Amino acid sequence: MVNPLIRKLEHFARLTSGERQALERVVQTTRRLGPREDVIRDGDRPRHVNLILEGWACRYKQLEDGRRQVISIFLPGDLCDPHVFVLRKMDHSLGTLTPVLLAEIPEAAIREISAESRTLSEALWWEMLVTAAIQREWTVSLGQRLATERLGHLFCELFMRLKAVGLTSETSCEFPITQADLGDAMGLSTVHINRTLKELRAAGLIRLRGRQLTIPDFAALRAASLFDPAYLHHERDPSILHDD
Amino acid sequence: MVNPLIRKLEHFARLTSGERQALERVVQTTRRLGPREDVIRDGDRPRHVNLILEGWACRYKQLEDGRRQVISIFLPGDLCDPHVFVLRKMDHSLGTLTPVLLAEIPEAAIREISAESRTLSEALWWEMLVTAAIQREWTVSLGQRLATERLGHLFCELFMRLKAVGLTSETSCEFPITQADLGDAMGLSTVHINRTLKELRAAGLIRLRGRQLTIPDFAALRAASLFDPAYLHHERDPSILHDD
DNA sequence: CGATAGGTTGAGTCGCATCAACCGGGGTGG
DNA sequence: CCACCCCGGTTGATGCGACTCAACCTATCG
Repeated sequence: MVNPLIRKLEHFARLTSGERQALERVVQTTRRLGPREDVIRDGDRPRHVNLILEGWACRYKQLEDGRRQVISIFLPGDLCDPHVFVLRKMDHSLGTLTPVLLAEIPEAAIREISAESRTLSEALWWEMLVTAAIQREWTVSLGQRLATERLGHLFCELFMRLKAVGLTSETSCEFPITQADLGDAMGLSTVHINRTLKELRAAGLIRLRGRQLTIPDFAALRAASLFDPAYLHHERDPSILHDD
Repeated sequence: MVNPLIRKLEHFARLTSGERQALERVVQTTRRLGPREDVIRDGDRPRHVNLILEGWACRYKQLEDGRRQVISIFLPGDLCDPHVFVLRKMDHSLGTLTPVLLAEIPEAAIREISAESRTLSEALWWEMLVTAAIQREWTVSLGQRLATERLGHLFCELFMRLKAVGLTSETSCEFPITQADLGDAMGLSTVHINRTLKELRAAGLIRLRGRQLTIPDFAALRAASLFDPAYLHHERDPSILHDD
């Protein structure tokens, strides 16, 4: 298994084999979790940087009265907060959505690879800034987009992020999360997620059965969802933006 | 005028006078803008880090069809993206909400102060991570909170952030933005902002007249809005959390 | 003093929530 | 092997929160 972080970072920078090896080396301790488990909880002191190797995870926050918001979704290759150590306590939780394999990277290892190579240091910056950009785009979705646009936009985003780590076929990808989790992420009720999916299916924009998502016409979904991939900053390899 | 960034960072770290001077020195070029002007536009190449010295600004994103989302609000002492240079193009715009005085800090100056002092380097990290935490909290607001809670939460947040840079009195602060901008930030229509404000006023939770906000009973507003200030990570000086 | 930006209010509508019932499949235990 | 359960998905009925449209009010400023 190739470390998916490497695949992702190569969309930003051309890496030397030494740099690739350095990235391989950060994967020392790994940890396997089942679905719906917490990686770290709100209030805990962060101990290491988590790198998702397999499966889907998320940040989430639970309000006192039980309402739950999924704040971001992590896919293979995603680094959870390369610099959390500066903060004493987590202000949100990290949990799995599916079974997950993750690498626990010590603070020192992150510092080392940034010190070793300027390219890697910049690549880690890029990763962080893209994460922030994604968070901003979610803000836009929750604030402005209707349910159909919101879901369509999410499908576009996740498909492209999965494509960047080689986890898509021509028009399909795994889509292993429940409608309830989708609802918590999009600020919509499960029932409404279900009806919205029905609508997107009826419009021929997606197929979604079991754990498989198909986007037969990416350009159409993109147009319907006002999706503009610029915020993903695949600047070295913009070809990934076009699915032709 | 004391650089408000210094005031803010002192809530995270104890700074030496040398470190304070280093932060003073980054303010070389300044720029004055009127209200409703763009600092930098979506698609532009970022040229420097912007530090707000006076006034309120925001990030925003405009959809093709005109819908506008204010993604975050910048107050005096806020640094806009200390490391944008890694990205080639802005994926959103920065605009003023009121007249603004800002400092344009060159990339090199940021690098220098981080290199000079480990404390400052960590303090800048802290600033970045808190910005990200605020963004996540907005995601929660937009996804889960009702209009009254959403607005109440925003008032709590802004009041505390202003307090951290000395821009509040006992129970009041300047609140110079329009209901239309509030609406764009909270994902609500202007009309509904207006009615929600009326409701908060009627409940005695806020007073808002002209450009002055008063929160007579912070604890009450905090409870009504499910506001938990942990995400602001005022870890060195938690006293700021209590308004008694 | 008129123009204009921002704020306020009412009436009608719509998107999405809630509640509730039901379906289907995979896993488990008798 | 079948009965049952439970989780996730699906559908209908009804209600509420927020939107839209539209009018009007108020303060500020040239």
